[in-house]
Amino acid sequence: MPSTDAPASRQVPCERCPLRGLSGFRAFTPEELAFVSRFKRGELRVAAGTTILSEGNHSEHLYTVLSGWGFRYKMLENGERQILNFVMPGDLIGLQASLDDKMGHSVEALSDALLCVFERGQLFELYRNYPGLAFDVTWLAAREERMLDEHLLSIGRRTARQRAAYLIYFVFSRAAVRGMTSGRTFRFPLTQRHIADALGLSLVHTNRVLNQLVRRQALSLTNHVLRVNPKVLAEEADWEPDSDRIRPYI
Amino acid sequence: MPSTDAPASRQVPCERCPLRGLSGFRAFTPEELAFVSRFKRGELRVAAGTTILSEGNHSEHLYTVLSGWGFRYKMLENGERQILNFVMPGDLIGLQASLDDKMGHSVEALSDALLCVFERGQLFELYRNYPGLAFDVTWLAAREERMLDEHLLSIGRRTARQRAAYLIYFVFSRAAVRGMTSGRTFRFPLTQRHIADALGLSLVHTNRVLNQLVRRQALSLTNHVLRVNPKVLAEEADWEPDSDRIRPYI
DNA sequence: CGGGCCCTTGAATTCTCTCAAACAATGTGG
DNA sequence: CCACATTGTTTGAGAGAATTCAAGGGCCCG
Repeated sequence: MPSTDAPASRQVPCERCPLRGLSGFRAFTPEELAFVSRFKRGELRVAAGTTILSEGNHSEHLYTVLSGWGFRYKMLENGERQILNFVMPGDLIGLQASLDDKMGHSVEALSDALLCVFERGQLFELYRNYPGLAFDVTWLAAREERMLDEHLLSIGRRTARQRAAYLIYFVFSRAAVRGMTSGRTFRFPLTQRHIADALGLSLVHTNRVLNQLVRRQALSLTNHVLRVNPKVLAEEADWEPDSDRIRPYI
Repeated sequence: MPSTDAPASRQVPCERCPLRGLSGFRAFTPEELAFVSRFKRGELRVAAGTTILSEGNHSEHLYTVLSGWGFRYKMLENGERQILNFVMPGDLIGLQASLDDKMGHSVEALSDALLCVFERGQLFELYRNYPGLAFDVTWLAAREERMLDEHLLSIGRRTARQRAAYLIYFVFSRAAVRGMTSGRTFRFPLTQRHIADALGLSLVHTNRVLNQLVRRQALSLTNHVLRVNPKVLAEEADWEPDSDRIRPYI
């Protein structure tokens, strides 16, 4: 089903990577840049809705998201879906399949997206010769873990309204770091179905709770444009984003 | 509050590490063993209930659990606690504080435990000189992520009874790999409060749901000795443990 | 124009929580 | 060794939260 073996053309040289220059992202040393450039096998352009990786499958590739949104998810036998996290530019996906051999989750593109393609087999070379980059890969994994911890706390112990406020604020904060926001506004590609599946709530209840937040002026959402009120969201959610520090990517 | 700076005595040489020889754990090469041996700064013995690491704090150390149980958790302002995962022998804790600088969660000992102490500062040396071990650290981080994904699916989309069945079976499976079980029986140090906090349920409801599972012959629990019925648990939970493959540790 | 997807609202039901109380097991100091 | 405090488990009853079922409306696209 995933068309992950589509022709991987090479258009964006690493030197002109759209992620470079984002203020929150760390710069490579020239040697690292050269290696990553060699490590990169090409690009993969996927349309919204494409399954990029599927649970249970093996994958020869790992990817860094250059642009666009996606989400990681798992499903129950009965078809219930849980969205584990959203995937945004700079995120590395498919690492699990490279270390172990099976994906434990699936990844679907939420918008059209551009991925940087790497090969599983080369990962060890990265570890052997570029300890700084290896460290970065671990850093990325640890950061994903941190986000999951946060989500677990949210789903396990926050009320429905708090969860919704947290999620919106969380996503907004991540978008802001990536320069995807303008002021308190940004293009928000999720449907309420996605939000419900990320919050572990039903679609109906998600809708009600979201509207409560609108009524409380925490946010507004029209035509997939989201406007947030950080102060109110922080209050509703009992959560503050990480004071953002510089971060690596591969 | 944590007495993490207690005298770190050195009693168990890595050559006789209690984790070596566990069938699920990979063997070191002689060079790796020598390095890890040097990397190890000592041991820390903590009593049940000790806070080993606290959220928001910085830690100079990371630890591998040699024996005993613990749990990672986060709390809300109002005191609600969410247990993120249980920590068992072979697990590495404190990596977050070594990569970033603040712990995003706390870790508490659930039983008396013995920890192997490493120093944050040496981690980069490990990455520089022992790519195989660096790979292992990443593997451990990715495996934690995999477990969290599983928990998230559980809390978000399973019913209370399913969640409880999943958790019990999950913990049992992990114990089994570590040789802590005998047949379908093992010493189970959690109270229902811990289970409730891991499931995101109230204590009262956790009790009821657990008793439903007892009535359905999925498990029995007396005097902290748990007996499981894997078939029934798997059915109740809609979950099977990973077919366990060989795993690394540091 | 019709079909499909998304959002919204109402009503009834089910699940889970809180409050309250009692009992069991364990440990401590007198 | 007993009295008492503490911690953990169990059960009932009522309240509250979230779900399911149902239906209508808006919007986009073929």
